[in-house]
Amino acid sequence: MEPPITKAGAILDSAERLARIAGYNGFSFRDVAAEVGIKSASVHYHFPTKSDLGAALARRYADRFFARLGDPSDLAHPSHTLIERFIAGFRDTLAIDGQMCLCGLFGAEIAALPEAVGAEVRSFFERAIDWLETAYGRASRGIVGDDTAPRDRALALIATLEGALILARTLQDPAIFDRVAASAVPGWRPPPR
Amino acid sequence: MEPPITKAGAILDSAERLARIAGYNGFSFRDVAAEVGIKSASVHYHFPTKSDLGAALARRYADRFFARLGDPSDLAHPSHTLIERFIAGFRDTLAIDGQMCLCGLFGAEIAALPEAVGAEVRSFFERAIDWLETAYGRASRGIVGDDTAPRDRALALIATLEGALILARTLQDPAIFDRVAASAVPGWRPPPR
DNA sequence: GTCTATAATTTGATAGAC
DNA sequence: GTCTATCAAATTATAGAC
Repeated sequence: MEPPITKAGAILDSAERLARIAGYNGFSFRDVAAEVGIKSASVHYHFPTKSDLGAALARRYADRFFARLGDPSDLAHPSHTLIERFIAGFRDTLAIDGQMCLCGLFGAEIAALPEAVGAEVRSFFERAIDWLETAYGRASRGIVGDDTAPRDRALALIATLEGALILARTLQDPAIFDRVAASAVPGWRPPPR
Repeated sequence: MEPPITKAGAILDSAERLARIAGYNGFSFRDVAAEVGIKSASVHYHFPTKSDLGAALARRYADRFFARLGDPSDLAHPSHTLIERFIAGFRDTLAIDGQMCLCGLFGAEIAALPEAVGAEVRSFFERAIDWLETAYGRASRGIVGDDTAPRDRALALIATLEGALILARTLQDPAIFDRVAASAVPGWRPPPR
């Protein structure tokens, strides 16, 4: 992660790291302030309420996630690499950040989130479904005999990858993510290096 | 859910319901006490610390889950029904309780849990993997061409079902669970009624 | 077993000086 | 923008009466 340019960016970086460990109710303005090196009152200046901060967290997380993925309609991306790009998005969460997907965690606690935060989390998953649906539409060389609709395949892959993060972290073995992904997507192999 | 017989049981019922909404950091002794109709000090009598309560919660959840599933080696269970029994275990969590899997949610926050709680959550997933591995070993009529190891198939199905709960709840559509399950397990159909 | 009372800390949030 | 100061409420937990 590049060093933050703005103070708001630094706050979001810190809050995201903490939220991805302990969830929405597991981090505080004081935790974030201490990490950033300011006081909690100053955090409130940038994000008036915790709901504001939580929503900004989820929105930025989603924007960054899909910016890295790129446009699935873009012909510059060979269609056969689209699915592995998507998987890599989740895999990096574990391999690089060593953390849970923010929206996966927030999604698990969705019923306890302020409405504004929940809306952003929902938006993340809707965008993910649309992205994958488009990707499956292009890479339409499905396995022979698999007549599952692209949208259902999208739902299933997203569910599997979120669950794979939970499993790999709980059992403290990142390789579990790769084994799950390989088992869910025939032909997929973990990237080298 | 049958009405609790003991006070400790009533406490666990209430705490489980709350924890499955908001996670480990999202419920308090006072919340639980208020639901049960006692004072928070009385909850401490039954469960001295929150870590004790959390661990008891996860352990009871796991015991109940696997008691309902039964022994996958038991020949009384036709092998072709084992996988759908397992799926039903997760599906009921949504269809009956309308809630997240307790250990799925706790697993997502694993790095923030007291060690004693994390150990119980880990145990839940290890038991789930063993159960499914045994089931896949018996129902060895895998799809032609699928040479995935039973243990990896187990990991993948558990991940998919946990993720399906997150997706279905976040997008507020229980049918999503069924579509994911059907897409992950060819031939599976949601139970009638 | 449950209560009252309370301790010690943390929480989200605000007022107002600089 | 950040600070000090502060608030009201909530948190986990304990002591001790009943």
